[in-house]
Amino acid sequence: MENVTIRMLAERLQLSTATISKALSNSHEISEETKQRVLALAAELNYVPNPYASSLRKKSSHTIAVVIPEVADSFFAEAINGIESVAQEKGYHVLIYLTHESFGKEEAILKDFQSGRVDGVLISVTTETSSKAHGLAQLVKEIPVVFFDRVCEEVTAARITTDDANAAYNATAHLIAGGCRNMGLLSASRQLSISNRRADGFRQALADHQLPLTDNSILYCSNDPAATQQLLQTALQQNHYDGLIATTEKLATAVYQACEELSLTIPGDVQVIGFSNLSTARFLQPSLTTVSQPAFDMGHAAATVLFKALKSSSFPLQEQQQVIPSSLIIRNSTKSGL
Amino acid sequence: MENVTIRMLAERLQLSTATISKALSNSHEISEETKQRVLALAAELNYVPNPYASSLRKKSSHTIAVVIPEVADSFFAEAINGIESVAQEKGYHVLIYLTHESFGKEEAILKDFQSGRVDGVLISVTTETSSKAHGLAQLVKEIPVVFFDRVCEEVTAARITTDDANAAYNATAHLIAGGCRNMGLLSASRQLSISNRRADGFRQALADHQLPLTDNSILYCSNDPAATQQLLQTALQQNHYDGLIATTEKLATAVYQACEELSLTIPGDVQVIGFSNLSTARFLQPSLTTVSQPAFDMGHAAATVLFKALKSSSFPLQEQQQVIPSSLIIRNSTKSGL
DNA sequence: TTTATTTACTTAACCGATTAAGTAACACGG
DNA sequence: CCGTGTTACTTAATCGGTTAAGTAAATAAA
Repeated sequence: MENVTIRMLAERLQLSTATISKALSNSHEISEETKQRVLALAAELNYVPNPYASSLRKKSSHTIAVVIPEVADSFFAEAINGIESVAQEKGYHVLIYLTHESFGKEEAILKDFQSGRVDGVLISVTTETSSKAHGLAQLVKEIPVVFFDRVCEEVTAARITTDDANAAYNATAHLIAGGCRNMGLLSASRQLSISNRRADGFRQALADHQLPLTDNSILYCSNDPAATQQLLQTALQQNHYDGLIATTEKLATAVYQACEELSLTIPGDVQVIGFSNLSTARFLQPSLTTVSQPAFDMGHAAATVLFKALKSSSFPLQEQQQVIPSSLIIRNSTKSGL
Repeated sequence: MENVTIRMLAERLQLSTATISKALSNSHEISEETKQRVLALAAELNYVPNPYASSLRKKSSHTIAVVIPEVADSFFAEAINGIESVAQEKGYHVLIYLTHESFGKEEAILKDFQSGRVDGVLISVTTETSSKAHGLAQLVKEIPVVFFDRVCEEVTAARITTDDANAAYNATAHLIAGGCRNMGLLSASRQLSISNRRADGFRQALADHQLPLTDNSILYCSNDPAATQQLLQTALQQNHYDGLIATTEKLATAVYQACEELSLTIPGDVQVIGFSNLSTARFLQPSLTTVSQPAFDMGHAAATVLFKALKSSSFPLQEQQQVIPSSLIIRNSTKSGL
């Protein structure tokens, strides 16, 4: 059975392809009766329009791209959920690309978007993405782009973020209230804006409480789990931290593992706070105090803003800057101030 | 700046579009010198071919679809990871669709694929998908389809699964060895093949150990977390299970929650095994004994098989039936047989 | 009654790349 | 010197919708 095309419908009904096309798009130029006949035959033959023919002509694909570092992270998984919910509602298709934190891959992916493959892009940049992000800067000029969570500060574009500095400040203050005096912040990147904002909040909290910032206060971890584990264990042994803030989900579990290996108790020896959306955080041993980011909402908001721009080209997309607050959920990996 | 097309390259070089096209695809019909000139200009003007023009003409999109119930589940997240790794290597694009366990949504999504939007489909069906899956049966006749994990048994197609019956049997046997005599299996669906296979393994293990199968042995949970929680708590109070097997990740955490609410200790009052790929399983309170599925490998295998079919139409895709074993990882939510 | 307008179509160009078929120029074997 | 190949292109059709422009007939306005 051949694929059913608009031409086949036209021949069967003795009409032109133009009439069929217009009937299917419910054009006012077509009589009600003809529309019914077209619709009936289309249903009967199970006609499904070829999206590529349409995209080619209309220069719009009804497709968006989501570019993220990884998917096996509850933040990104939930964000995709939020994005997809909006896309499905609007009848858009979602292409997904994983960069695995590689700037090179990210650039290659973005370059492809210059082809018109997608109408818009939602992106959370890699830990390696920096000011030399030429592909990004270029892309933003060509199609609507929305950054979510991990933005590239050098590029002017819509941004959906959370209050990273604040969240880190509050987390740090909570540790201090719980008695910590020698804290470490585990960071995933020196370049990433959210990492830097979180570090800012951390530093500010230390300063506000007259605590010193040392070379050991901020630990930059790599994307390699084994190396990170090594780094963590060494650092824990040398510096005797009494509190740690893990700024990514993977780092949070890495801390649990390191403490287990070194037989350090949480929160007895080290108090721990993780930036994480793990639904299992409350069931961890001990239950993990988290900075919980509004992942679904951020994805939803990012997609919503993007679709506004796709609908109306006059929508001032680049000015959209939403900050959705994170919340500190206190559990048993930290001591409440007494 | 306009989009650069093949025609623009042709005009600048005083060649026909055909020559450009062939030069770019490294055709033997084109002289080495011309190829170099074309490539150089293409690079200079940052030419990126329009994928839709190409797809329309070639009737292939270099795009595959992944249809799954949800993404915020470590099994599916890891499976996507496996799929994407293969797709990226092959230069394919990945469209993602979430069904949220709705059969209606699934059918609508699959119908769209009749348009030629994608060259192949990787799917894990919903808990509602049953024998009346007409869209699926239809689709399999038209384009390459690979089921992974959740297959539709009524439809003949390639399948990448894990040894569900075996895994459930072993899990059950482990509980029995740990002293359980009144076990419950939490199932996500009456129709889903993997659920039924797991139930089969559970029943077989009971039979082999002369333990009775009652109406309470298998609990069918819905997709609604609140309802599931209610069901679980009621069942736990009424039936005094000494062992539970949660056949999905969400159900595993639901059990932890229910036990917490009812002040039941794990594994003292109830021993628990979860089908899950949670990286945090080992850090849960208590650490969770899991049936760990090879999620990444299954995704990788499914994509690999699909691409073989896409490369060679003579590849006997429908005969591909891989079973990748799951493993039982024993932790502290169960008692080792003593 | 004549002109203007509306209705319901059709014709044909178009989106941008691919490819079957055609051609001119040149080489080569007999 | 002729026929056959080979090389390196070009021409034009094609994929399947979309849409600007055109048209014939019916209806309304003048």
